[in-house]
Amino acid sequence: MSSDRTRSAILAAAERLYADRGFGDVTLRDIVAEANVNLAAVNYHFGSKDELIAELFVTRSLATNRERLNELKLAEEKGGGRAPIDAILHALVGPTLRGCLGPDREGSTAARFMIRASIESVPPIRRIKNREVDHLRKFIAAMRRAMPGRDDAELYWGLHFALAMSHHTIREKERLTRLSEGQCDLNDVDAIVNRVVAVSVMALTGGETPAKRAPTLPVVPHGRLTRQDL
Amino acid sequence: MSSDRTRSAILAAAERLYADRGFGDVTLRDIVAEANVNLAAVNYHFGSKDELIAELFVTRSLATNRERLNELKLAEEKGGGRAPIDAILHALVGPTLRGCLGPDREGSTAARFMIRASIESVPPIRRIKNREVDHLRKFIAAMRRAMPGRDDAELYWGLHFALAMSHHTIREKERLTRLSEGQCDLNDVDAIVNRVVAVSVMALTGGETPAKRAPTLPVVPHGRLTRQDL
DNA sequence: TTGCAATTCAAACAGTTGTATGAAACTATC
DNA sequence: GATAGTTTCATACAACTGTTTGAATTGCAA
Repeated sequence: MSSDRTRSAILAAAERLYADRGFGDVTLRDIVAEANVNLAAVNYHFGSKDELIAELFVTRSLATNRERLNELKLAEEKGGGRAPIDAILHALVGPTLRGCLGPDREGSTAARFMIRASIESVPPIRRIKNREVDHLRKFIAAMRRAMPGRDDAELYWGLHFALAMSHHTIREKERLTRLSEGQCDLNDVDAIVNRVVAVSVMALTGGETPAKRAPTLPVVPHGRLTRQDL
Repeated sequence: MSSDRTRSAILAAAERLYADRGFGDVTLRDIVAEANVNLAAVNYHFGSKDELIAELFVTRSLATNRERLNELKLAEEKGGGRAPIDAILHALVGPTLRGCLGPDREGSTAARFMIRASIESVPPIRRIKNREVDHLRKFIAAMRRAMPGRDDAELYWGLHFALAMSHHTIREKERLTRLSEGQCDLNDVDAIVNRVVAVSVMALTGGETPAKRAPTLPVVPHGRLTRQDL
């Protein structure tokens, strides 16, 4: 039972190192040194390096997805089962952007880790991302309710572009800052979320006006994963 | 002088293998086996594995950038030094999308390689991508001419979103196909280009109407690089 | 042909990696 | 306090990596 100390020490150290130096540069020996733990502990507790990375990523992904669905549910309840399109998109891109952007705060290690996971795509993470389809379908369903007339393909493109803008902003935030010489404020997360939502809504409607929103959820520490495949 | 045979055999084999199996899975031994060449030849001709990857990527990037600037120049000449915003964005995203999407054709190895480079970000490629800023500034300048009143930050965001949509479409084309169950046609490249341009223009103007276009340039084989740093 | 440089080759090097092993140290239960 | 199960530990393993070496071969000019 005291093994949880070792387990979480490994998880924390691994997340910190991966966040700072990327997956390619960090070895198991780096991790166990940072965690003050024996080398064999990783394989004992996680089975393999890839499973460790997967667990790290699944935990954070689950948290984001939970946030998303929560925000979506709230919006649908407020609209009597039918959320407006901008609220749906807000629920989709808000949690990710809020999680990965913004000034350093408590959960910044998790945030930086997720940015890494987005930039350096490694096999175990790619495998998990491929299972995200079911999750996204829930948003397509909500969008279908919000825009009953629309062709399904249009909805898919709209969701795709919304994710494109939010992920690309996360991936390339340094480059955009440098390119714009600081004129694009990457710290005002709410403004970015609204901007992405606004453009996505335009992509879906062909040109109208959006609205605003902005809740938050606490950062989740790493617990033990049981039967959660994302 | 006959060494060019070895050199280009290595380049071709490496591009093919990287395109098919990704950077993480392909070793120098795989490459020289595929190229029917001695192991030491890679270091002899390129210096190191990273320099080989860099040369591969620089060649393809240069081709794309040339296409982009060419299309931009054409559009500006046609408009008497001032190209319309949709033509500028078309010149920006068209070559990349055309190069990486669409049905298999002659240059599909190069295309698949560039998709890999976009998905699996490795150090030598990342280093080169960071130098792309100067190239993009030329498009910002053109956009400034096309929309004199606009705030600079708005132009940067518009360009950023245009790249976001085109790159994300390339990166996630399989996922979008699967998510939409084939309802999003990823083979009609021109339609995709127009769609990305249209949304980008809306992002920049706040909602209006775009236009159409669609030239093409030949695929460039791998020659010897001299003083081209992208 | 001779001489010289460029290229190819087989072999080995040096380092790192994730993983496995088996003994030791712990912990909790009876 | 003996026992059984879990966890830790030092160490070794085996495989693979990119790179280097120095000798052989080739191509070309004089």
